Amino acid sequence: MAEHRRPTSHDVARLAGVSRSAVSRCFTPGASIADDTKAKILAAAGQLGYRTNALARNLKSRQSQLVAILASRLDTPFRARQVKHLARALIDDGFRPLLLTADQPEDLGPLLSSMLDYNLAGMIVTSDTPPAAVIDECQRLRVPVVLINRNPHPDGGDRIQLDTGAAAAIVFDMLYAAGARRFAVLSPDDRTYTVKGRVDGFRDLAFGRNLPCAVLPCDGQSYAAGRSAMTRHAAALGQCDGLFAANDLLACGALDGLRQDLGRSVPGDMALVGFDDIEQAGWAAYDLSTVRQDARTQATMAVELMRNRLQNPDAPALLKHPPLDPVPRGTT
Amino acid sequence: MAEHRRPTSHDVARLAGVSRSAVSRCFTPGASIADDTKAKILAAAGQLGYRTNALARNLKSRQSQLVAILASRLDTPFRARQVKHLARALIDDGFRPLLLTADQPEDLGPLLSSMLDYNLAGMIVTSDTPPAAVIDECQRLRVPVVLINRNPHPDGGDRIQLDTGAAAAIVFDMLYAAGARRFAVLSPDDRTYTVKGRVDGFRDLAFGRNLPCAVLPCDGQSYAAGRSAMTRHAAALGQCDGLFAANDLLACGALDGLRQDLGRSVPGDMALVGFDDIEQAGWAAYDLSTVRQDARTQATMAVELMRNRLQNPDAPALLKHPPLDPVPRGTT
DNA sequence: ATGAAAGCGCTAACAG
DNA sequence: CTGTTAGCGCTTTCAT
Repeated sequence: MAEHRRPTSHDVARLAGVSRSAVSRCFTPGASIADDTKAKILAAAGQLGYRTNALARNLKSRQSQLVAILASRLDTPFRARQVKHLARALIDDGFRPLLLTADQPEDLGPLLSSMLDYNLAGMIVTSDTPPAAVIDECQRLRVPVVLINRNPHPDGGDRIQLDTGAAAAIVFDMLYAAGARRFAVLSPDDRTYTVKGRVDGFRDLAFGRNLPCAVLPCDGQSYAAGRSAMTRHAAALGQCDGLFAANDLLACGALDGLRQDLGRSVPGDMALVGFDDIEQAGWAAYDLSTVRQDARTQATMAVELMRNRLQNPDAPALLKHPPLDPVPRGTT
Repeated sequence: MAEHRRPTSHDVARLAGVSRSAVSRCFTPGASIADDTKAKILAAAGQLGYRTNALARNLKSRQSQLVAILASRLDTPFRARQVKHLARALIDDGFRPLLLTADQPEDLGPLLSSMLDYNLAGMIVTSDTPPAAVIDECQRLRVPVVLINRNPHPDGGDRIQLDTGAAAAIVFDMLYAAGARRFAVLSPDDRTYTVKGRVDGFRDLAFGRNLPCAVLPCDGQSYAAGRSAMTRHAAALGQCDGLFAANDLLACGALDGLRQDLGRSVPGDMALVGFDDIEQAGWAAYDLSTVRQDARTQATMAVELMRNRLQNPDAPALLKHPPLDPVPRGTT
């Protein structure tokens, strides 16, 4: 009863009266094996509770099905959604997602580099700060890397990235359609690649039409940052009738700041648009107009890029844009 | 230049002029090796870009550092926080978290069971529906399983679980202190173990004091469920002055339903307490009184239990309660 | 279709 | 302290 040792292919082979190779073939999808041998083996395996040992198998094939997901700020709604879809897409495609969360960049280097010991099949990065050195090392070891909404890396690497120009245009149109003509945009100091892209794109669009646009710095991309920025920039905001917050967390903060701290009415005094379409944007207390990033499509694309790269390591790096959809709600 | 093959300990050994065992020892923490040999090896390894192959290493030691985190509804704020802390605690303790998200139980069985092929060091379950069969299999393979806020499993298995009695008491006290005497509690139909515990505990506390407590069913544990339940139970709610929502998502929904759909004032007409202390509970539009589950301590405890079990597989199953803290805000 | 043999890259006795 | 030896559990030619 106390059967601690896991049964091996050897045990199964003996019980089924075949060779270990036969057992191996039985569990290898395309291998040629007679139906009744297979049945016999399966029976024996079932009886023993045999499971192939992925470690041993991977050792031979020099590659695991392990894919690292590198994500910071996992407790943030949009990031959580991204990771959820990424994990699912990977699993559906036969991979096994390893989760690396890293909020301080310095934790990351050694960790990630120790991950590489697992012969990763790939790595997907949604972190704010992908440490360049690690990505280099992945490239060197020919581990496919897919960057989601991150700076391009010198050595290439496939990327999924929202079209910042299109994003800015959608936001601008929503605000303009709501009647706004004097704009402001909340610009986090830790601007990640696409945040910067849409903030700058938005400002340029306004300037292009000779419309004023104040760029309001705020510290970080959190709810608290959005809220406190409202008080800090109260004067500037007094001149505006259309505000773009670089993401929904900031937007929710801004909305509360505007309404509760500044006593302004939204959308009465000022229209507001966020970005990402996190769940809370749809909650009645916010009912925030925003732009939806489709995390699911994003994830599917990322896995697809990774798989392609795995098959064709030397293909040129690809850049794909997932779809973006305006979600007009009560703040415009 | 085109050095595709990863260098092996053999390569390093040759370059450094030592044996493969020496190389192995060099990368094994407690092994005895001369300082200058070690230096030589490290130099050679650095030059070649050598990394130990975890797969091979684990094959020998019959165990990986891989720990599966089984989580459903990852895009839910509290779950995301749990997973974040779990991942971090595991990594800090030298493990590698594999993320299995499963929203439909049926996906899960085969997946998890294929995970076992990786010789998991352990498994941590926060899913709503831990499939019993898989847990059984883990037990059989002597893979430590830690259940977080889940039903006890017949075969044992260590558990981290909030003290539902204490939880109910904290909530009851908050509501009672706010002057409430006629209670209601929102009871999701998919009641998970601890949700059921606190809902029932709360009701019993009220009954124990001969105070009325209406148990209001709602479908699920989401914001939408909380909100729609308010309209549906408007009549019953008219009689109440204290509502307990089994979690913050429900509570936020209830708050919006109460204020915006029913036109009731909170806390004026009725006090409200949620559970978990998700980030949104602190947002100005909600400012929700709640009870904090400390995800970080929870995670630390889980990893600790797992590690103990690993060292001592036959110790009796443990049950630990993480701390709980009332967070009084604007709804009481 | 099947079995024998030869490793994948590493570690762990065991001598020296 | 170091090298030799013997595997971990599996897959994969190569004959048969």
